[in-house]
Amino acid sequence: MVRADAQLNAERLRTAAQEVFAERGLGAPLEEIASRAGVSVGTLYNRFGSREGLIDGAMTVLLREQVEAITARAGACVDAGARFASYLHGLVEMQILTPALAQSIAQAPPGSELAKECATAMEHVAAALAGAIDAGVVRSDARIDDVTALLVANVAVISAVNADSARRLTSVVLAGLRQ
Amino acid sequence: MVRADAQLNAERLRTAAQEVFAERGLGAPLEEIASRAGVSVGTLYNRFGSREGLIDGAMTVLLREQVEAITARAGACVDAGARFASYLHGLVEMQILTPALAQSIAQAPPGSELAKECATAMEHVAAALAGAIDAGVVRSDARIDDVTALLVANVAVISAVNADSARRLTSVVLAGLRQ
DNA sequence: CAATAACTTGAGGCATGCCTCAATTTATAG
DNA sequence: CTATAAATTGAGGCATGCCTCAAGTTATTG
Repeated sequence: MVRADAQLNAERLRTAAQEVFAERGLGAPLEEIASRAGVSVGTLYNRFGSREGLIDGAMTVLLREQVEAITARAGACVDAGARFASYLHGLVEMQILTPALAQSIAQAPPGSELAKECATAMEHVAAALAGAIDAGVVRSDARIDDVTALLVANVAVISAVNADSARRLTSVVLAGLRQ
Repeated sequence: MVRADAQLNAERLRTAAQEVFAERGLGAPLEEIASRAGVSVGTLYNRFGSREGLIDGAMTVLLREQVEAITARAGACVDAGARFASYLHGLVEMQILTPALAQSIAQAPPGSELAKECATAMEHVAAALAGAIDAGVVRSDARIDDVTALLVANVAVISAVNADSARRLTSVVLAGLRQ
């Protein structure tokens, strides 16, 4: 059985991890996360097993929330081209808002919860892309991998240049994908 | 005065650094670089002062060579649009061929030799971009920063996805920049 | 209110890698 | 050939951070 206090600690650790990873990157000392959660390192390891496990546990929830919002906004677009554009812009804004999430996605180990959640999200985007191609507003040779590449690219641009450059890059890519 | 053997050691260290950084990334243990150069860590520090200094010393030469070749090829293009395109494609291929160089550029500290060399190279590219805009084959609101963003982006795409994705991204961006 | 399974704790062992500096060696000029 | 300035050496001190586990604490169930 799982004790109630253990679950509470896990929750606190997830929250602390989101904060600390945002402030100091995914390599932040786990001691800091533990202490911010009001708990010892030992407990962190008891709950999540490893840094990888903690990243997975903390980021998957975050991703799900963000993707729901993005999907809702995109779904409101009637036009297929606008829907695809809405996805791209929504995803960049998510990356800008939560760079640690973006980074953890870019290096999510295959098979992790995060990778699965990500794959699910990309299915929606792929559908929007297919719709845009059918509507004739996007080049027929565009692939979902191009979107993946853009997202990976943005992670670097946001951290090494700035948010606006990532927005610009996204717009340019979108222009390049239109036919 | 500077002793001849010291210069030789510096040269050997530069070469070893290029190899090891290529194989194991810019964070590779300096002990390995020293031993591959047939020298002790102490000597490495005597010659380059720090990891930063070594990266700067080893990569600046490499960059200069590559950029010369790229510039020569681009200069052979008569058409302004083709010249700009040639620069972009040439730079991506350089990034693919020497990812460690690409990465060191992306994180070159301001004021370093590498940053200066890089700025010089970007002047050529900026001129090509201006030419392409004048010729009316590239959007007039395109900026040299867009190229910088693309190069930073490619570093991530090459290491986290693959070389072909970076090539595709570059082509898409080029299409997006054309008007 | 036991009895016990679940959980927490944090000091400490381990690994990695940076960088230094006193002792030693070597190139070079005169 | 000698004097000496220039270089090299590498063991070792330092810092960081991971992860473990034996001892102690606490929730839960009957």
